[in-house]
This record gives sequence, structure tokens and C-alpha cells, in this order.
Amino acid sequence: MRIAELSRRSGTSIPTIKYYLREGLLPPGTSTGRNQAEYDERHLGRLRLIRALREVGGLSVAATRQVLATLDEPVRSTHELMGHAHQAVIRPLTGSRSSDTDDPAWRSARQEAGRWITSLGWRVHPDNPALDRLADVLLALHRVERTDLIAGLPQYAATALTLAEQEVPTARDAGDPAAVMAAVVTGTVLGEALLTTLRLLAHEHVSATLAGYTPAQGPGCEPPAGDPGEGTPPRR
Amino acid sequence: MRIAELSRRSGTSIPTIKYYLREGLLPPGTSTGRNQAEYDERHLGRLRLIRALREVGGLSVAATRQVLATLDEPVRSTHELMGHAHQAVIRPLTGSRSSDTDDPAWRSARQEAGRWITSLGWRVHPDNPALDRLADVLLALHRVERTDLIAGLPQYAATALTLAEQEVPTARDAGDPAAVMAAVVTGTVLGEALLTTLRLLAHEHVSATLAGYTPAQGPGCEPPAGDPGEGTPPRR
DNA sequence: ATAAGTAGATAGTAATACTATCTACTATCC
DNA sequence: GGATAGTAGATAGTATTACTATCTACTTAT
Repeated sequence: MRIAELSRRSGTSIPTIKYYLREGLLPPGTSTGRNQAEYDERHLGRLRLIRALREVGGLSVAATRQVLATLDEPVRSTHELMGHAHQAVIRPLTGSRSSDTDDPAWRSARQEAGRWITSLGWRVHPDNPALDRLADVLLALHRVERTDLIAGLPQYAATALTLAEQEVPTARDAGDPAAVMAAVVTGTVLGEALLTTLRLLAHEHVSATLAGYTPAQGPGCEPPAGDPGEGTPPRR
Repeated sequence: MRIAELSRRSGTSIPTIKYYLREGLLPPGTSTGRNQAEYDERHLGRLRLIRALREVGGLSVAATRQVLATLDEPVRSTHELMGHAHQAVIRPLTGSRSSDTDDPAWRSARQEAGRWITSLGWRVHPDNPALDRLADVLLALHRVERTDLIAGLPQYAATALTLAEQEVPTARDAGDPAAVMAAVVTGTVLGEALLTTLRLLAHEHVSATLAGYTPAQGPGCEPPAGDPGEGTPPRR
């Protein structure tokens, strides 16, 4: 297919596709002339993945490129491979990495993070950037005086473990190594989006239930058709 | 205190504080002269909250302002209040809201989202923007061909419900209405950061365990001191 | 042959989040 | 009481990100 079709089928504008080509997010099509190239289904799939990572996963273009680069690397043992995919995906997700490592408060939080993981008995490589991220979160919780949330960490950890035990085997069984990589990437990024969105919805549900509403079939969850009426918290 | 102390104690540069003042994220200090103002502990707390929401929660300045504005509004019933706090926090978290509502594929995903929530028996207001976000996620999962993750949605929902049942009462019991608001905001944003970080760590742990490593006390999780040695996935 | 489409290059743009500087003061220390 | 440092408020400048637009020299379809 040519670029116009790729654009139409992926819902991405031609200039944007060209931008992704320039940035190395999308491999070039097979050239069939000085100014003509042919794209295939793999390009379409890659483009849809890019859009999913960017729009749903919230990854930057640079982070997306890193993640995609991992998908193109030669493959090794399953765990190593999963580790690799994870490393690629964790860094962007764990974000900016700005905290000054020299701040004693941060170093203390970083140690606290290590202690928590040890006490959970989790086998995690000490270089995992998520540990730094955990330190950031702990430090912020201290500063905002929500130590009760820190006390609830084991609960969160148990929940996270349940999730991982359900997600990791799914990814491992995805088939050939390339499919495993893809499953790790999409599962990690999109699974997070799914979970956090459902958590937000569950919050409203639980709050409504505690407030005394019957938890059964309420006014429904139809998409807004015409005038959506007004309810408890107006603001839309 | 004066702005220099506020800057030192919050770890935020004076120009940035002035910027937040201009942007209305931080209320002005009490003026004691034509070019002199006095700030107090409340300003410090607010500034720390801003930093937590921005750096750990990943909220934009505009989103942060919306969230903080909610904290300053007059207070109503607990559920309404929680709804309000949530609305303020959900929109930013559920992000860009870009998807074209006219796309039939999106409308279909949006209906699917509604059906899921109905089948879960969750009482959620049909205007909750998280429902649109759920549609985005479902659509992306379809496009990336991870319908297996969609099939696992009830599992995610159950996990989300467990979380909410633990978090919402905690926030409700925070004390006076202002404290409840603050607890909802910090709990929603920082709780998400905590959970997703732990999920990432749990992924590595489970992957390592499945790969045959003993899950007990491994090489530990000490902060990187000096040379952190090299392990399974190198890349740092 | 003419119109439409294309690759590749380069330049422009809108938004975001600061950062810097300037002016006219005020506080403070010796 | 004068020098020095700090401050509010205003305005302007900057770096980055993620596109978007345009241009040229083609190729392809009608």
C-alpha cells in the first residue's frame, strides 16, 4: 500500500507518518523508485502500536522509540527477553527521573524503598529504575504527610503481585519470542491504562455505595446521547 | 517567612514560585508593603502538594490548578464532595481527550465500556470522563489485537474494586471536609503512582520467579552505592 | 498529457513550563 | 545613614516537544 492508504487506515496524517519515519519510529517502506515506496501490514500494525503507546499509554515520542527499538532487537532467553522489554518500558513509565540523587531526604527514601522490597521478599534487580521511582513516591508521600498511605504499602504490593501473577504468564505464553515482546510491551503500558481507569470508576462506585445508593442497576452507563442530563457532580 | 525561605524549604526556585503565583496555583502572601509579602506554612504545604502532583502524579500545570481549585471551594456533603474532588482529578488523569467522538469505532468502544460497567453492577455517573477513557483503552486494545486483555477486564475490575474499597473509606475518614478533599486528591494521584510502580517491580519479581530463581532473599535492593555491579538485563 | 500523488528535505508553529531581567522599591547591617 | 541584599510585579526570552506546512523533483494513473 502507499502512504495515503496507510494514513487512512491508521488514522494518522501523512505529515505525521513522515515525521515518525524521520524519527525512526516507523521503518521505511520498500522503495520502488526514486520517490515511491510500498508499505505493508507490518507498517500498519506498528503505526497502531505507536498510537496506542502515545495516546493511551501517554509515552513521549522518544520513549516510544526506545520501546519499539527493543521490539526490533535479536531475541534471547524468555526471562532476559522479558527483562529487556521491561527495562525499555519502565524507564519511560517511571518518567522524568529528576530527583536530585544528592538530596539526603531522597537517599533516605531510596533506602526505604529498598527495605520495603526486601521485606516483601521480591527479587528485583537493584538497578531497576522503578526503585528510584518508588523512592520519589515515598518522598512525596512523606512531604505531603500521607504516611498512612505508606503504611498501606503492603496492601498495594499484594494487589500489584496479584496483577503481575496474572499478567506475566499471559505474556510468556504469547507464542514466539517476538510475540512475547509485543505482549510485554502492550500488556505493561495498556494494562496500566486499563487498571487505572477502572480504579477511578471503582472509586466513584464505592463512594456512591458508601453514600447509601443501591449498588445495583443505576441510571446506567450508556454513552452520552444528545443531552446527558445532570447528576450529582455537574461539571462537564 | 519570605519568598527566599519558601523557596529553600520547598526546593522550588524563586522564579518558579513567582510563576505559580502568576498562574494562580499558589495564593499570594499577605502583603506587608508595596514590594513585600509574608508567606506561611500553608503556602509551604501547598507548594509541596504542587510538586507532588506535578512530579510524581505527572499532572500538567493547568490540571494541577484545576485540582487545587477544587480544594479551595466551599464544602458540601461527603459524597458530593468526593465526587467533586474526583471530577477534578479524573479529567487530568484521564488525559488528553482527543479521540474523535464521531468515529464509529470509538462510539462502539464507548458502548462496550458502558456495557462492562453495567455488567459489573457499578454505579457510575454516565458523564464520568473515565468512561470515555475506558473507551479509548478498549479501542486501542482492539486495534493492537490484545482482546485477551479485554477478556481479562473482570479481573482488573475486581482488583480495582479491592483497591477502591480500601482507599475510599480511608479518605472519607480523613477528618474535616478540607482534609477529606486533600486525602482524595493525594490518595488518587499518589496512590496511582504507588500502585503502578509496585506493579512494575512485581512484574520483574514474578518473571524472575517463573524463570527459576529462588524468590527468597536475593542480592537485595540496596540503593546503588558506588558500582552497582551488573546483572541480567544490563542497560543502565 | 495532464492531474494527482509521493519521497525527502527544510522550515514553521503552537503549547508548555519555566527562566531571566528590569524597575522601583524595602529591609537590614555596619 | 549609606551600602548591600532582597523583593513584588511586570515583561520578555528560552528550551523542548510534537507536530504541520511547504517545496522540489519526480512517478503513477487517467
